[in-house]
Amino acid sequence: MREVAERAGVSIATVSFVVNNTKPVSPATRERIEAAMAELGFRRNVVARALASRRTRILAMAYPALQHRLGSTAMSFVTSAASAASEREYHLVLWPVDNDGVELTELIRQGLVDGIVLMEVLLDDARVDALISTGTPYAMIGRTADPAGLPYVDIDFDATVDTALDHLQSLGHREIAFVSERPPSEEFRAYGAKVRAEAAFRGSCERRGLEPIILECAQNAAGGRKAAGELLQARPRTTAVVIMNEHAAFGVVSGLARSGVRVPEDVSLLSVSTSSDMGAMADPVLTIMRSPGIHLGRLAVQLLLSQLDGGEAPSTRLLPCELHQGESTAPARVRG
Amino acid sequence: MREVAERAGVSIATVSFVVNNTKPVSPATRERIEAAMAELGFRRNVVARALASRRTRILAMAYPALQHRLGSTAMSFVTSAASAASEREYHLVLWPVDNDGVELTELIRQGLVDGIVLMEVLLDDARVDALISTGTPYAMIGRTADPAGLPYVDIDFDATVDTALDHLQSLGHREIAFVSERPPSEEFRAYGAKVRAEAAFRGSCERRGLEPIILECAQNAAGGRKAAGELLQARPRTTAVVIMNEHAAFGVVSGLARSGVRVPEDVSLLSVSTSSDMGAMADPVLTIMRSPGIHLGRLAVQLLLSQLDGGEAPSTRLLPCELHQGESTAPARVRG
DNA sequence: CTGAAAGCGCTTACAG
DNA sequence: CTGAAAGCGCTTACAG
Repeated sequence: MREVAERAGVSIATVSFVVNNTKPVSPATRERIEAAMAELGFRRNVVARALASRRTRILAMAYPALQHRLGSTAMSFVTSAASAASEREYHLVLWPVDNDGVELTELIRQGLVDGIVLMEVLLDDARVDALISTGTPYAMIGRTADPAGLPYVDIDFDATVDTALDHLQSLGHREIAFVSERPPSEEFRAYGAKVRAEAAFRGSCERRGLEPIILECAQNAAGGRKAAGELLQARPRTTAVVIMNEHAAFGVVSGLARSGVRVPEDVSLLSVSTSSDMGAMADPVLTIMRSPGIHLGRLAVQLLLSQLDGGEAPSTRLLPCELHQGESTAPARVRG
Repeated sequence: MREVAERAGVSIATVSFVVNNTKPVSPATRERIEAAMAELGFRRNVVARALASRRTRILAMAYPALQHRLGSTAMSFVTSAASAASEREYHLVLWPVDNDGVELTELIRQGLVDGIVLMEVLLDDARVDALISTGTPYAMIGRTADPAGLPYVDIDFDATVDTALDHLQSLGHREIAFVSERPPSEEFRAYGAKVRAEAAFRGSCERRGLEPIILECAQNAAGGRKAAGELLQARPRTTAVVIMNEHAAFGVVSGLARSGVRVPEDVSLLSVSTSSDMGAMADPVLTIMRSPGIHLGRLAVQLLLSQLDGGEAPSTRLLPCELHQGESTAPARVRG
């Protein structure tokens, strides 16, 4: 920057003004400075800028990588958040942290990031406490038990489950099961998405006069197979399954097949909060409700930056998953 | 840090020495300083340290997110690299960059990162040129056409393919096909992993007196289904398939099934360079050769840090995938 | 073993 | 519209 200033015959302050566009500079001076920058191939050192301005323009997306697998569905949150950040001249990096808030506190106090986007929020989340007590700007994707007043965006599970049941009921299904994730550890029992989706399913069934049944299974094909077996045992008349456990969905299909139950001829399967990519991997291609990750990642960054730079906070907080018809749902058939 | 120094009655220089353990400090002084740090909850500001030391201790893992999907297999490189970095007190962040080297050059010149780990290397890769011409420390996972003298680690495709063919031949298979990825765009035709794996297959077949056939398909289930159809058309006597295209593997199974060909009874399927997670999603569970991502991520970071901090460079550069028997390979059966 | 001081490359009141 | 100067919070020769 000093070199640029010398070459353009101005002070480094003036160079800084044009680089950041922070103060009016006469067109002539600006032109000389820009020419000098181009000739020298100048890039401002972001570390020095960060120290002087006390802003690093780095946002961390805190992801509990050890506890959650980062599949294509989760990645859509990350990539959309990253591109939203980049439009506002921020960097967004994916930062693996533990759930207990210790690593997150470390990260914050190092002064490397200006704000945090939090994923996979628990109903009672130590990381949120850490964020609040340190006064760190943040935005959640997901929410705690009582998120009133907190900055969050999330999937609208009530609307999502309602749409799912509308779809299945319109196909004539009345015996509908819900399969969710078995928490990998005890603390995950209070994983917000799971709890809210199950509650939404119970509520929606009640309003419709349906008898809800909810199963849990591990997040892999073996879990899905096992769940399929349990379901046929517990509710042999089931004609449709809503599953919010994308890694187990394949297993449900093959588990049913092993008992001679075909999808969708005998049982319809609707995979909720997932991606088209995941749905397309299965055979039959799954009917899915696509996670609004692309939008929520962006909204979360907007929400965070509204605190950092004072823009306006987005008014939308909740977004439903969207139905995409595949081959795994079909009209109900009366079964023995 | 000034506060800590005051409280301990020393200069900030001395505090710095104990924080970084860079110079001998008397036990008594050290104790006072550590006490003061604990009381004040001191964390050194990494931005200031970076500016003063001209080292940010941040490593970027450059990933062409737009061109490659970041599945669980690729994530194993990232997480192992991140933990290796963390052991040496570096941060590793995942940085999406284009293949053309422009974004990477930008990133480098901002001075935010000390070094780069490059993934998904092309045979002729503009990013490598950018790295070399700017003198940036880096390590490749994968390699260019002529990587002699360049810092890389990679999968040993020759050994991997040989093991795959050993496995299948020992089961009596002699008509073996190879399915690889169809490049999403023209520039990816020269994607190193694909080219090397195909060449290894051809070479190994030749040495064994087998007639190689190689198909390409898109990286999804539909692609796999299509490839299965094409294969049955082109080589109906095929009894085994080696596939290096994990997202299409499910599709091959179901594509074969649609033509009445069962896996593994009629055709064996071996999915190469993938993860157990992916293999377990299929039914039957796939026999796989597991990507050595966990080791290569770590080796890449060691290789990079040997340039940065002068440790010793790892001598291992190439690692094969490891065979894990699943349910998708079985003895060959003579077919019509 | 410890300290005073320069300096990392910028930003930002403040003055003009 | 432009500049001189302080300062961001550390590290690191250098001197003692």
